[in-house]
Amino acid sequence: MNIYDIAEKSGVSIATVSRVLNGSDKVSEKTKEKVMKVMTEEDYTPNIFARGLSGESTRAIGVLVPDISDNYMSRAVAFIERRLHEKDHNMLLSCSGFRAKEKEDHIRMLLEERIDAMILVGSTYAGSETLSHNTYYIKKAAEKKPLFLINGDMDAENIFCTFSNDYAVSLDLTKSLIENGRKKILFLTDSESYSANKKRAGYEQALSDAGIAVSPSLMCHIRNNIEETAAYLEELRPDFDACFATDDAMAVGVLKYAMKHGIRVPEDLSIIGYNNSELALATTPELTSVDNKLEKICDDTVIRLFSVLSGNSFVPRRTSVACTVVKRGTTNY
Amino acid sequence: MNIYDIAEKSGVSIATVSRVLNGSDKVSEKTKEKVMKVMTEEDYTPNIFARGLSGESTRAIGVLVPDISDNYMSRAVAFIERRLHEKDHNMLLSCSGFRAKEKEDHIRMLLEERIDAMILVGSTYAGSETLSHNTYYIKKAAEKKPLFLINGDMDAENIFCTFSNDYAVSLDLTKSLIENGRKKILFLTDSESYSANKKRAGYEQALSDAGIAVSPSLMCHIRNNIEETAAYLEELRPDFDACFATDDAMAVGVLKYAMKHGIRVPEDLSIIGYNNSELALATTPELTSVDNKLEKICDDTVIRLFSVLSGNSFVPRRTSVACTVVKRGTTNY
DNA sequence: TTGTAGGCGTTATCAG
DNA sequence: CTGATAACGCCTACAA
Repeated sequence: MNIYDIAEKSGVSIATVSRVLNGSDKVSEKTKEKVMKVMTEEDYTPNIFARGLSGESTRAIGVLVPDISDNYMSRAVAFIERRLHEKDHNMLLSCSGFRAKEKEDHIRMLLEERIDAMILVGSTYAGSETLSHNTYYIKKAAEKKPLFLINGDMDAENIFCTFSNDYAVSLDLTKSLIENGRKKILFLTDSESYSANKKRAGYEQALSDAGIAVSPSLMCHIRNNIEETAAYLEELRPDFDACFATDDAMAVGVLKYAMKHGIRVPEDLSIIGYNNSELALATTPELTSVDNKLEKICDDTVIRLFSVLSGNSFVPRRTSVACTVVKRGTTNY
Repeated sequence: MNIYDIAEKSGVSIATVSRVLNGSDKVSEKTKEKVMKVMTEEDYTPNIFARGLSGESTRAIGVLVPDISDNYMSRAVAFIERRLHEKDHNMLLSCSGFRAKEKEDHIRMLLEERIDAMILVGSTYAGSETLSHNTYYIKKAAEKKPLFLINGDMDAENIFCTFSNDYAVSLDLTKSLIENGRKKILFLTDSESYSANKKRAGYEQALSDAGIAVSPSLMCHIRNNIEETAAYLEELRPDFDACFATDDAMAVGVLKYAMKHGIRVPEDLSIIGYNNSELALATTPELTSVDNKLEKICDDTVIRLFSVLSGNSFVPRRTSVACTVVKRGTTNY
């Protein structure tokens, strides 16, 4: 069932059918009705490939995520999908994992699909300024289609970034812990990404501002996993009175370790997580966690995306969104 | 940059370029090399629309999910995406929500994209035998493309289903609770879906097998949310000694309620969740939960999908996968 | 207001 | 092994 069939059955030409299809106002009401009726009867849907071949827009946006089963990523994708669907766009989703080679591979595959633009979710794609060879392929991709980074920051043509102010909030909350009398603050992170680095910088700055030495033994790089974190502490047995984790699962691991050893939370140990996920509400006491305003970041990104696609050349390339700390039972400052 | 440009720069015809592109073996090694070199130099990627227009396959699979931010769904999508990518296929992801009209709308949009097949994740799409008008649009869609239901069951042409044996495992675990001396078993569910109904049926059967009356006041329909569940119990104050929840978040809500009121778990209250999500490991004690073998279900689905696409007409339409109970700290049977 | 015809970039089918 | 050419289904000047 194609445009020719519809044209024949309606007794008009394909041009007229095409006009009806695209809501042209240069069709008489009567003809339009007639054609629409046939289209409905025949359950006709235009061929997207033929359309894409002649027209420009594909009405599809590529979205790349390292791991969609991660709570943070899947929430981001949910927000993005909702906005795209509102604008009648489809989403091509790809999951790249965290390895550079795979990431590059997935980006290439997505670009082959002739998407209108691409959204990269997660700071793993941002690289860092010191490792520019890791971001070369991102800049290369941006030559073909506009790129939108969620929680990443790169200064390059055709790359648009939205990120949360992880540095400021990390600085603040570490300061609060210190003012609360905490001196041995464990810092747990699961990556070396752009946002992890900002969080670490805030943590270190707060310590040095307070004249506390930054102890390497209190800065751990582990996987963001409840059980692994608990097991890690079990082996390390660190001497600490507070913990700042860059993701909630690690913070929950710390809490479980504390409960097992009868360490009182928050009296003897303060714990702060990040991302304000459902995990933060699952524990008793509930977890204090940083809300990084994911929904706002995603909304902003999609708004700017359509702004760019509609030809606006004055779209800001970098936007920062303010995080907040949601205080719950694992802190008492 | 199109196939003509590449042909010209390589000094061959477009037919030859196309052959190289599609790995035909009827091209001399020398020609192939020459063409490949030009393609690399020019960073050429074939136009997917032109390809879709002439050829048959679109190399894209539509995946529909009610809510990608749900842990169960996002894990399913992660498993599916991995397998699809292995086979060099793309994934069009759409999130429909739970309302019939929206579901129908999203299915139509996906089909317009000329996908090769469609995967529907979650029993919300399965309807039930008694509400066949709710599944009419699904059967309609199956006339256009093969449909694959994950955790759904419908007997119709071109619809392939994979589901877990929720009835059997629910029957078993309720039986175990009864044998453990539990008599007032609270049943919590968040939907009227096909799989929820199977779970309820298993629960009721176990009770009646043991000569225990099924009490309507112990069967609650609430949202799958930690806080709402806890608040609900706070108001209801049910008299119960065990709980079987059809999703982990509700079970966690019950656990929090118990801890707040000093009810000992598992001594005075057994709790069993469903889906074996990360939440089950976040609590202390950890949650006993049903592992519904999601990865296996997804793998099976994708395998059968490619089998159908490759023209195999002897693909079984219905497959069942066995669940297991992962015993942890909230039960002691 | 409507119709005709050419083009979009592939793949596939024939001839050579 | 390689090349010419006809689909594929739609959009859009340009004509009528």
